[in-house]
Amino acid sequence: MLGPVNRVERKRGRRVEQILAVAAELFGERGYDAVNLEDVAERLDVTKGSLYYYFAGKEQLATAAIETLGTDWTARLEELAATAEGSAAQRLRTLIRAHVAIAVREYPAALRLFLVPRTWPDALRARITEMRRRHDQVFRAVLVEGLESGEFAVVATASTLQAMHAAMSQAPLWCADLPVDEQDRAFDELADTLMKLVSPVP
Amino acid sequence: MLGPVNRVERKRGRRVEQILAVAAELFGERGYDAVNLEDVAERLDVTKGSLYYYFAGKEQLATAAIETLGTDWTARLEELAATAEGSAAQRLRTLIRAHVAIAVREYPAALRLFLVPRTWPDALRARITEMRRRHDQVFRAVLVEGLESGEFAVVATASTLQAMHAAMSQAPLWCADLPVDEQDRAFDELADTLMKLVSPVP
Amino acid sequence: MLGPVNRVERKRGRRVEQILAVAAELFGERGYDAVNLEDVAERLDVTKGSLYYYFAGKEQLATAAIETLGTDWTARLEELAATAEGSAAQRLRTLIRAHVAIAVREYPAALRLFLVPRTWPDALRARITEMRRRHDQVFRAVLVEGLESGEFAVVATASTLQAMHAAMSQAPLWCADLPVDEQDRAFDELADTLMKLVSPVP
Amino acid sequence: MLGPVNRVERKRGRRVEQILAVAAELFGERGYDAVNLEDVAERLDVTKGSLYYYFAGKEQLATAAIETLGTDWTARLEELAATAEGSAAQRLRTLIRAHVAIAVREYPAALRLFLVPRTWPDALRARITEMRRRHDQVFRAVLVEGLESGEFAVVATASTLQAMHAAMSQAPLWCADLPVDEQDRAFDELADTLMKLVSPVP
DNA sequence: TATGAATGAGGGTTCATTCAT
DNA sequence: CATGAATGAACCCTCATTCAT
Repeated sequence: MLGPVNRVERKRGRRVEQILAVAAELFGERGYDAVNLEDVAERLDVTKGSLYYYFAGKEQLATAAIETLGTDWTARLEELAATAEGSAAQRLRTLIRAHVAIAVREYPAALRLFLVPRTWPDALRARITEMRRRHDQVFRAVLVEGLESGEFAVVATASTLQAMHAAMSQAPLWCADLPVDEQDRAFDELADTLMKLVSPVP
Repeated sequence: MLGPVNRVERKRGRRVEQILAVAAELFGERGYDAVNLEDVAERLDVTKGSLYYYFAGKEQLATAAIETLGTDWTARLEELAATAEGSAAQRLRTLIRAHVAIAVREYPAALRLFLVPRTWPDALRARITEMRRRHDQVFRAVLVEGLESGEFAVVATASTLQAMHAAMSQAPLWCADLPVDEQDRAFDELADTLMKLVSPVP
Repeated sequence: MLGPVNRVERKRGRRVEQILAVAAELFGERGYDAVNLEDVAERLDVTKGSLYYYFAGKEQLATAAIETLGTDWTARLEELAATAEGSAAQRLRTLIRAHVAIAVREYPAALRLFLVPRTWPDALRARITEMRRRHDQVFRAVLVEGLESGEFAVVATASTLQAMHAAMSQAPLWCADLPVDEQDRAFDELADTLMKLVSPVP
Repeated sequence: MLGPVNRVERKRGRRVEQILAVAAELFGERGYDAVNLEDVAERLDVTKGSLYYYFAGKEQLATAAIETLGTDWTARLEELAATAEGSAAQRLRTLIRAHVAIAVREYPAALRLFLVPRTWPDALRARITEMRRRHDQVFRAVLVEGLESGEFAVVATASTLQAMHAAMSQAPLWCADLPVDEQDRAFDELADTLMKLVSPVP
């Protein structure tokens, strides 16, 4: 997988990235139906028609945008999981905080994504599900580790992960309008709260 | 507040209910934008225009549908909270199970409602928020009671309720396609898992 | 032309008159297109469908309404022309005043009628034109009489009548919102002004 | 206020003008309600939707069309008033003839405009009233001048101007279908007739 | 590459009309 | 006689998509 070979392709690549960034933001914010290409184009100071030079249609644009968003997000979580140190509990907490922070600050968008609503076109649903699965995987690994070492205790792995994810995904709803420092406190609080889900009971 | 007084009004009332049932289902399933009146009408074996005999427009139809759904749901939770017996823990667990069961079995719709997305028209957002607030109130009351009696321990009331609600709301995503008996098991599991959020730590 | 023969027919006749009165008012006020049968029905405390018991459709209702209005108006002008006394000038002035007063106070409606717009359905246009023709006839008779007696002098009969009619028809635009006594003064003024059109020049 | 700066803008400007011309004609002819965008589009050999590329909606299209029509018309009358020579009577007559000619030949449309009916949307009514006011102003100026110089005598300025305007506005009704040379004669006749309104009486 | 222009399908809404009761 | 209910055509408007330049 070689990168762009010449100046022209590099330029095109940069343009595509700009478009995807804008698209990711809008699709995340409003959901697939509520976004119109006119808006996407306007934010890029381009005309609607120009988008078709880079993407075959609205669906493809949305797919690519979410792919980008998802890949970045996943990569950061995986990186974090790989590099974080300390006990399983410490690492799980780190992951939760990071995930929430990304969700609230960078992709408030994501709210709609993790709901996998029937509103998204089929092609997109698959990608969204896949992204969700990979995120889940990161958390699951740490959870299992903590369970095996006896550090954690859960009722059931599945429902625990689901509850965690649900709470993290919806965080933008509660925190979006808070000032930054209060957001930080809210993240901590939520992380501590969710850690109870895995705490060994007396 | 008197009910319908004669046969004609009762009949109209029934029709309105039929329409609202269909509308609630569709709006809940797909969200406001993705629903078109054609579909609503078709499910009722009627033409689009006929809906305007009962409702002033799409927004009013959606508002009424959600209002109905919300009122019923809220009433049942409040009734349950008022009549349930046992310790705070037992009652909280009962509420959780009931809420999830309603969400999954009767209003899978509701998924989108509790997200309060910017996609809903303003008038609707207000109603949805209000409904959400009332649900929250039911759970909060039991939670506070358990805390005061020392039965529960939480990191923070707010984040605990948020996490609970998030998990319950998203339950339809995981359980919708399960056979009934497995659903029941899933509900139990989720309830047990969420109870950990309030469990006193050693 | 016999009247209604029994109680039933008389009752029907009265109902028809009520409907026509309301319809004439509305059609006159708003024009054919802007009137909807719902409004007509509502003012009569009836449902839309009921109108169809008395009239075959919107067009027929409008036609009858205008017919009624026109017949009444014409009759009064003709009556006035027949009974008024004095010189041709005095009688012309009386007609003008009466016509304007009726237009402003009873059929502000008529504004749109005398414009014979292409907006009215064909069948209606014919009636409107006919009504206009009969009104014109009343004025023309007096005008010709005054001309023959040497009392009047005009550039041309046709344009004089046209200008008169135009001014009289539009009077509701200027006078509609005036208090009654000022309206009377305005009528006098307009009549005097229009009389100049036939005044013998020095 | 600079004009279009480049070829593209000029082209767009021309297209807009074409559309406005067609729109002005139709709106004038039929009134706001009776015009549908389908018709406007069809006359331009375009589809309905295309109009929205140039105008935000029906109302805006109508507004622009009337604005254009009114501005042009007003400008010509004002120009004529400024440049015409001779006595007040000669100039008034010139204005009358010109106004009628424009009304009949170029904007038979205008019939409905000068009626300012309640049918027009509010935004449009304001523009129409304003246009009417400016036209009136042109005539009033010459009238007042003639009155001050003793050349004219009127019963009242207001009703005289109203009658004049009414007659001129309705001229298209009588003349529209005449051959050109007869139209010219009709204009002369009407002008002469209306001049009697200001003639000094013996 | 990018744009301006145009398209056509679809959605919300209105309303005259019909009809069983 | 009158009503409630339903219909279907027509209208305004939006928007993804196409395409010549």
